Amino acid sequence: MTDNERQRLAWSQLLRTHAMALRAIEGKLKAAGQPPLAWYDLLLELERGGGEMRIGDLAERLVVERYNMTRLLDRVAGEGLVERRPDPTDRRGALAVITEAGRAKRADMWPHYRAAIDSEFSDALTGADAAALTAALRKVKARLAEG
Amino acid sequence: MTDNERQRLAWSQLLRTHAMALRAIEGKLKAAGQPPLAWYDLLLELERGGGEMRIGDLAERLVVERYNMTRLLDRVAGEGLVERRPDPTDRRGALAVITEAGRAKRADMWPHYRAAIDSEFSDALTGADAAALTAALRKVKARLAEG
DNA sequence: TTCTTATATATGCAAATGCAATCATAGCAA
DNA sequence: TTGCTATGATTGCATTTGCATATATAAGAA
Repeated sequence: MTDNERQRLAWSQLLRTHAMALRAIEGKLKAAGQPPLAWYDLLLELERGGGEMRIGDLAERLVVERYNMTRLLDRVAGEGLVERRPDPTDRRGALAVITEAGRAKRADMWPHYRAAIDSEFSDALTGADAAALTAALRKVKARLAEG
Repeated sequence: MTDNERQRLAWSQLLRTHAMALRAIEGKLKAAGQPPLAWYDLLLELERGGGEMRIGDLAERLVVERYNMTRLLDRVAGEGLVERRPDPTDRRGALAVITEAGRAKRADMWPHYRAAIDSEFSDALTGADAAALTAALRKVKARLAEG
């Protein structure tokens, strides 16, 4: 097999494995009565960003289109988990701010999400596998981020 | 870092890298006036399956929900790239059959898709990276396929 | 300042997806 | 055979996403 073939095979595996794992994990979250993955990612990113972040920055971090981030925030704010606040440094902008309820919700979700990741994904891999996976994916991500 | 942390980090990288790469590659296909990736995958899978395949089998292979495969086939058949045929061995079932136009379309798409994969994904990886990626993803897929 | 262009967010409408049926046929047990 | 349950495919309806545009503000040029 040539390197080109190896690389394209990796891409194909990435597509399929992503789809299968996501289906399994979202399914477990839903079965446990939890919100979708995107909500967790959003809340976690906000916590990591000190509780608030600009909408466009959030979208970029989470690799979601801006207009979809607008609407994801609409939904999550509808449950009181985040609030919008005008950005004092740029009147065009808006900050998404996590609420106390949002922090609590993320904490609630974590055990379910962790269990799902572990059983559907982590348990299939050794630590070395995981490290190799991360290293390779980082290279791709780095290239795409410049691109 | 513990193994658990390594594994969860790999999951997180998988999610983000998948989203970025898919966005870039779909964008290039669209810019080249080509249909979405899902059409390519569908046509390729049909060619590999000898030109025809049961709808449910196709859905399973491509990791798409059945009802979404029904509708993907509606769209692709609307362009004359596949046809539906009753399954002679099971009157509930239907076969998706690739047409000559479908084979031609897949061949047309390939150079664009290949260029996109190569520049957005493959070029970031050595052959060894790609092999390691594939090996790790296969393990995950194998677990998900039983589970 | 005024004009032009760029950026940040939001929105109307179309297309795609998810969910919960529905319909037809298979397969198997009584 | 009849009846019951399972399977394959589809469809109506709600939700989500993508695309094109709109609105407000910023930033820089004339």
